[in-house]
Amino acid sequence: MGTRKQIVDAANRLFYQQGYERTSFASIAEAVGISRGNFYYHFKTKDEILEAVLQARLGDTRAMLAGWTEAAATPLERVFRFVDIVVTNRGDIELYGCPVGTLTSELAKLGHPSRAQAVGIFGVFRDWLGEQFKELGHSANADDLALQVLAFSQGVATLSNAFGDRDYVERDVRRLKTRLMSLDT
Amino acid sequence: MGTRKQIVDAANRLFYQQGYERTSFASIAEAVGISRGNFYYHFKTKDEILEAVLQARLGDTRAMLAGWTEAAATPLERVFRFVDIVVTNRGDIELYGCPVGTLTSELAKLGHPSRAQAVGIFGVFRDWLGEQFKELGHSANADDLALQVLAFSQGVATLSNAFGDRDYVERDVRRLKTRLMSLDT
DNA sequence: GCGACAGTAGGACAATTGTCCTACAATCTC
DNA sequence: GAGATTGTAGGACAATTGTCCTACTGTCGC
Repeated sequence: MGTRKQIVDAANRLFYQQGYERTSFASIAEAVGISRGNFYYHFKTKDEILEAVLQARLGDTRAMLAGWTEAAATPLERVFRFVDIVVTNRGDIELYGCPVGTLTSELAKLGHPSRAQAVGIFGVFRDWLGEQFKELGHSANADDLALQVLAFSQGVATLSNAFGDRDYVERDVRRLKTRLMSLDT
Repeated sequence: MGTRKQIVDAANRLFYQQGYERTSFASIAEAVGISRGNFYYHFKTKDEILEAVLQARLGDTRAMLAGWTEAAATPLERVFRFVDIVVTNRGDIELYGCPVGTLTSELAKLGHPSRAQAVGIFGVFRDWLGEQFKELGHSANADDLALQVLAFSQGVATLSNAFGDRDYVERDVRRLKTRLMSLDT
């Protein structure tokens, strides 16, 4: 595997687990197993790595959603896949929170120029969810419903990270699904 | 005002606006207008400041909730006060997110020993909300309802920070209030 | 074989980090 | 007023930060 991709992958993981500010050039280089000097050959600044990571995440997100669009037959099932993230990834979420939400708020605090790109990942989810609700026949408030589902997953992820209460998470997921099913009539 | 309190206040604000990791001794000292050396007289380590800040936040939170308990006549009104936070503090939330949620997740990523104390602030809100739902006659699922309301505010705060969409925030607040009112019958 | 070039290693660089020490100023006690 | 205590200033300290440079190794086309 190309060194550049290895760097992006390691940075992606470390940014998620430790935060952007905390993660240093040295720790990324160590994780990949290359020298700090070589690092500079691939990325001039830390911001450049962040941009590459955000680009990768954007691509991964799009690919994941495209996969769901294909794999799940109905729009409701697709939304359910999204809602289930907090259960599927509960292990990581309990430890590090939601990758999108935590990075977005960290970049907001840092006043980082790439903040908009991080918000863009939220935007991809938002648009995709909106599409599903449109297909469900809720064109008028599709975006509003998308935001509600997005907010749900962010709220549950934050509490999951804080309390680690798996019963609550599953309870709330089931509750939202029930609400969404009553929408599909 | 005592220097120590000034330090805690400045650190509290800076931890919120810039994050814990980003905020340095130097920037706190500069904000207060004292020398870095004097700083050491009041707090030996950065962790000590964090602990003092968390203690202060815990006290502030308890005082605020006690005030609401007195000021608002019904438990439903009290819960509404909480829900309204995302509207009342929208300016700060759009810029820096929720003070509790963002600090908790940052400390989680850092693996910081004070993480539990930060989660404790969430716990104070959780318990207080649970009390209100008990008074509302929902003893059986009071804590579950408390978690739902907590998750709501975290979700809306995260999206408010990401998108800055005030219409959505107000819409969702009104929506939750309607749901809560139907609970009070 | 040779020159060009992508990739890597190691380390220099100034700046900043958290931590800690010593010396001075102010205030209080007796 | 003398002495002790509390508070403050300024700077030293090693470690780490992001950034950048130079020298070496391998591989390629010719």
